[in-house]
Amino acid sequence: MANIRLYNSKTRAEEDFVPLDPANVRMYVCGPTVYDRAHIGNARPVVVFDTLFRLLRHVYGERHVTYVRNFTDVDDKINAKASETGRPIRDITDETIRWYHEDMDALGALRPSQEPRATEFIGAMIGMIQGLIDGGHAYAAEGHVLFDVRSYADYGKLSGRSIDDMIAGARVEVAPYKRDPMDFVLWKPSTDDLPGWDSPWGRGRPGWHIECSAMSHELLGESFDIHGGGIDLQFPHHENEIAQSCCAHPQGGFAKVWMHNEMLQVEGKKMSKSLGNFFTVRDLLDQGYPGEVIRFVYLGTHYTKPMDWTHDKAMQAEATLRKWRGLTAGAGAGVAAPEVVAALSDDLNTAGAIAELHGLASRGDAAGLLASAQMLGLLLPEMGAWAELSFDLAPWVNHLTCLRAEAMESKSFALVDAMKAALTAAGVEVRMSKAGVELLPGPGFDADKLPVL
RNA sequence: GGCGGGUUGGCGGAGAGGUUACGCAGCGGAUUGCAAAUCCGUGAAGACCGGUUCGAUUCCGGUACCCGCCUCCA
Repeated sequence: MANIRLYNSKTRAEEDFVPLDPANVRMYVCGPTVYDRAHIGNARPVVVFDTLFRLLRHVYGERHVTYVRNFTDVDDKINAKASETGRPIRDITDETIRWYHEDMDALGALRPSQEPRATEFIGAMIGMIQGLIDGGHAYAAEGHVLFDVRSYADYGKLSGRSIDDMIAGARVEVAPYKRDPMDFVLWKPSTDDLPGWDSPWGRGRPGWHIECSAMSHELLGESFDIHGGGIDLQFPHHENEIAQSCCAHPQGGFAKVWMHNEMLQVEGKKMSKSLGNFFTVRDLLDQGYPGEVIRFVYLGTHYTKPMDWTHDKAMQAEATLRKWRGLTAGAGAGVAAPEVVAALSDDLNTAGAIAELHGLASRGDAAGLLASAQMLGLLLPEMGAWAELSFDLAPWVNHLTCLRAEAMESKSFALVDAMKAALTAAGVEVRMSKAGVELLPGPGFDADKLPVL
């Protein structure tokens, strides 16, 4: 069995991955707040942890891995959108979830084993909050329930900060009902126009962090193997999750390994609406970047490093995938190459794994390449439509073949060269050899620009 | 102010204390009517200053610069 090593943010060290139960490896990843299309930064953890999911399934067996990723469908951004548009909240969240599935499917991400919605676990959250109050870790005040950070000695351990340092940074909301400025909301009151649920503290709604603690507990238990998400969630979200879960279930270990992916940039700059470089996954798909190409670009950078999305990378990725698809066409998937599994097992070294794929390709091992690439979620049959020969170029092949035969006789190649130039201008790759003429639609293929015969 | 990350050849991007990363681009050759594709070959690196070591791009310390988080955020 491959020895998987993972960098654990909690211990700040790379560790051998030893599952609590090899028959049921459990992973929880923080999912999206469903109020709008996922942007390309949102997609990075999806691809990263999908790749880990695939590796775990490969190593422990498909039926022995449970992957939970939540939908946050109660949130003030959703409420804001509902009041702006006048649409019911459930319409907005259902539609956004549908979009999310479409977009992430396009990136070749497997659906997690379970995708709980926060609103389906309100009861579990209320129970957990009550338990925290009973245990002396939380208190009710003015319709709110707050977590008492001073009651948890290890608060700040994950993100490497002390409560006092954070207060010195002083950008926390100082509310009169808080015992400590760092105390965070577990439950907050709802006015009549906002979604709310009855609770011991009145009608209200949960704070942001409690849902992940409650849902991971319900679905994975009080101890599980891996918890993932973006590095920006490390504080405060994950810190707060740990505090809640460990105080509510002190006998459990909560998540053993914490994994955080770094952020994404666009053409060297932080993605932001004001810079005009803000893209949703749907934007890129609509611009013609195939999902498989996007995925390949993502996998080219190790997940712990900032990743830069550039058009140039996408072009290279497309060329490579086109080449590999050609190489593996008609081949049956063999066995995933051990070097590829080893690279992935080394803290998910996807860039190293891709280098190994290049090696398999250059050795002409189509079966190994196909199986190995598929372990990375690449070269899957359902993702290959973009690379299919979607247009029948046979008439142009015949025409060019004839022109060429005549030119060989007359030694005058002007017509052949003109035809070739016209085809190239339409994005067709022209290959002529002794064996004959071959025409392949290239990256910029445009059937409308084909020369008229 | 606090915490964390980064700096590798023209570009992207990995591993390893000493031996070729890899891809793209470049260059030379084979091939081609010319090209393309393909194949063969090839040059090119480790921000800066110290330290440890027989030997460091790889370990340690410092400097500079860049970035992220500390507020909703993947």
